[in-house]
Amino acid sequence: MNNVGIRKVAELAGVSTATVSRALAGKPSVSASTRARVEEAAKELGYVVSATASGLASGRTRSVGVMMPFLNRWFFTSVMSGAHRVLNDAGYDLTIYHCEPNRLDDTQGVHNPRRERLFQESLLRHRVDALLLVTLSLTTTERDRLHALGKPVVAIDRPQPDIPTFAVDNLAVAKTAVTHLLELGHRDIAYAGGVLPYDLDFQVPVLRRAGYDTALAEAGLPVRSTRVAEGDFTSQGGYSAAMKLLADPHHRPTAIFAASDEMAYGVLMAARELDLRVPEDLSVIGVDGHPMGDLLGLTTIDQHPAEQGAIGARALLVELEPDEQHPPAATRLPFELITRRSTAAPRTA
Amino acid sequence: MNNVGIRKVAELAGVSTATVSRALAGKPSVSASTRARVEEAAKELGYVVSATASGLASGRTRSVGVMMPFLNRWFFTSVMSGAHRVLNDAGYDLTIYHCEPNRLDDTQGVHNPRRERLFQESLLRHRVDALLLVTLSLTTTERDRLHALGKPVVAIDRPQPDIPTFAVDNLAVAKTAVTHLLELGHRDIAYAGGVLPYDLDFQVPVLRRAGYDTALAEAGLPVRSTRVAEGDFTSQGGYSAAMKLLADPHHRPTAIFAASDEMAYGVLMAARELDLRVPEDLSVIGVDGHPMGDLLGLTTIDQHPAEQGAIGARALLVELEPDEQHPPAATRLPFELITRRSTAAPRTA
DNA sequence: GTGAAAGCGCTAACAG
DNA sequence: CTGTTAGCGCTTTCAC
Repeated sequence: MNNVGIRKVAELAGVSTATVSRALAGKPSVSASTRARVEEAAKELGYVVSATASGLASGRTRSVGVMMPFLNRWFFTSVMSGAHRVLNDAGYDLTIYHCEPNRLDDTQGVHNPRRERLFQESLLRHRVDALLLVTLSLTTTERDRLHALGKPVVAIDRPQPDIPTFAVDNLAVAKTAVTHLLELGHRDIAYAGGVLPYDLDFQVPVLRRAGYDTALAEAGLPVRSTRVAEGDFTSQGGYSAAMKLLADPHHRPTAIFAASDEMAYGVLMAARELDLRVPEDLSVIGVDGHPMGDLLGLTTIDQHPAEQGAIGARALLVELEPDEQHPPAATRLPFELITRRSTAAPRTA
Repeated sequence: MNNVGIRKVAELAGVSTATVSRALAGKPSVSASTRARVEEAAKELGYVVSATASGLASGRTRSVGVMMPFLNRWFFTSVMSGAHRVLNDAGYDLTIYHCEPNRLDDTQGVHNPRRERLFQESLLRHRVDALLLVTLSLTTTERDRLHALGKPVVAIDRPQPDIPTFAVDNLAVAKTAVTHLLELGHRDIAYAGGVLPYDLDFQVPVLRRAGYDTALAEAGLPVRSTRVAEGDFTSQGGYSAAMKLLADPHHRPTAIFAASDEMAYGVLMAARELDLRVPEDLSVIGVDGHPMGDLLGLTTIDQHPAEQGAIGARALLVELEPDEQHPPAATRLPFELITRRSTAAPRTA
C-alpha cells in the first residue's frame, strides 16, 4: 500500500514534518532551496498526502459536492462535466449527490427517505468543502440545513433564495428564440413548454413562457392558449405537446418554439408523422445546444451547459481560496442562437 | 457548524465514546438498550460522524470512485447512476474521476498530464475505498498502479487483464441483433460499426463485429467488406457510416445493424435523407436501450446500462463488506431484444 | 524560515 | 458488553 508518510519525506529531505507540510502546500514561508529539496524527496518516495489525515487536521477536504436531480441526463451531466474540469484542475475532487426530485404531487407530506438522509446525514459528514446545486428546488428547511453547514454554496440554472445563482437569462433566451422566428416572418408561433414534474417553483418554464409572451406582445401579436402546450422536458414530452399544437389541420401554427432541444426532437418527430415538412411547413427551434441538434439540423439557442458548470465552479473556488488570484467572475451566462435547417420563412409569408 | 462530536453524544447517553462509535457503526457487541440510548442521544443532538476523522482512524472512507472516459454521455452516466443508487443505499458516497481517453494517435509517447495526475496523485490520496472503471482501457503501468492501491477494483463494459469485469456478452448481443434481421428474411445486412478513438484494445467493436460475422456465417451468408463501415459512437458517426453503406443506389443492403443506438439514429437520418423508408426500404437495429429509441421506433438490444453499474457496485460491496449478507452476485449481464418499428421483413423477401 | 508539540475526531485493540 | 488508551497522518500554533 501507501506506506510512505510525511515522516519519511521529512527524513529524506532533512527537515521537520511541519516544513514538508508547508512546502508541499505551497505556503510562502519556506525557502526556495528547502522547498526544492522537499519536493524532490516527495517525488522520489512517491509521497502523496493522505486526504483523510489532511482533511481532519486542516478541516478542508479539497473536494466539492455536486447535487443533481438526475444523474444521467445530458444537461445535468454536462454542467457536472464543466464543473469537474475546473475543480479538478484546481486540485479538488467531485462527490456527487443525487437529490431526488420531490414530485409536485408529493408535496403534501410525502417523504422521500433518500432525500431526507441526504440533507440530514450525508451533507453533515464533512466530506466536501462546498456545494454546487444544479437545477434544484429546495424546501426552506433544506436551505436552512445548507446554510447551517457554513460552507460555500452556489446554485446553477434555478435561482434559490439566499444562494448565489448562475443561470442564463431565460426570459432573454425565449425572446431571442421567438424573435428569430418573427424576423423570418412567422406570425403564428406556438410554444411547446417544458414542465418538470418536480419543479416546485416553476422558474425555468415560467420565464421561458414569459419571454415567449413578451416577444409576441412586442410584435403586436396575441398569445393564444391554443398555441401553448406542455410536456415534460423529454422528446416524448415534446412529441405530445406538438401533437396537440398541430391537431387541427386547418389551423396550424407555422412555427414551434420548444423549451428544450430534446423536446424539439419530439416536435420534429410529430411533424414528420403528420407529413409536415420542416422548415417548409413548420419551423422548429429549441433550447440547449444538445449535440444531436447538429445532425438533425435543429436551430437552437445554445446555453453552453458545461460552461455554466465551469462558472459555478469558479465561483466556489473564489470562496474556497480567497488568497488566490482569480480571473474576474462571470456574471452573465452566455447563450447563442445557432441557426440551422429547421427554421425558415413561412411559405405563406 | 457541526460542533457536536462523539464526545457529547457519549456524555448524553452516559457511555464512553468507544461505545457510541460501536453502537452507531452497528457493531454486534452492544446491548440493545445501550444502542437505543446512544441512537436517541445522537438523534437528539443531530450528531453525524465526521467522514475525515472516521476515515483516518479506520482507514475506510465509505466512498468509492467511479472512473469514466466521458462525464456527459448517456451510456456512461447511466452506468454511474445505477452504481450510485446501490452504493448510496449502502452508505457510500461516489467520487468521480475523469480518466481522459488516450487517443490512439497519442500512444506514441504523447502524455496526458491530467490522466497522469489521476494515476500518480489523485488515486493515491486514499479518498476512496474502491474503484469502478467504466469502459476504460488502461496501460500496463496504470493497471499496476491500481493494483498497488490494494483496493477492490471492478471494471464495467471493457475487460481488463487482472481486473474483475462485468460486461454483456458483446458477441451474443451482435448475434442476437443480426439473427433478428435474418429471421425477418434479410439476406443483405450491413454493419455500421463503432470505433472509439481511444479504444486501445478494440474490445467492444471487435466482439460486435465478430458476432455479426458469426451470425452471417451460420446463415451461410458471406461477409462483404462493402457492407461494413465504421464511425465513432455518435449519431454523426452512424450517419457517415450509413452514407457509405448506402452510397450505391443499385446495390443497397436491406438492413443495417448499428453498434449503438445513437449511431442508429444517424443511420435513420441518412435513410431519410436518401428517401429510404424505414422499415420498408431499410431495417435498422441498434444497441443500448437509449431512451429516445422509443419515440423513434428504433428496434434495439437493450443492455441496461444502469443495471450494469448496479451490478458492478454490488460486486464492490461484496469485497468492501465481507461480513454482510449479499445476494448472489450476477455473473451474466442481461440484454434484451426490443422490437419496434424500425425493423420488418424486406420488401423483396 | 524552521522545529517541537499539541491536537483534529474518531476507531480499535486490549483489558476487564 | 463496555471503558481506557493509543494512535490514524497530517496541520498549525507557538517558539526560536
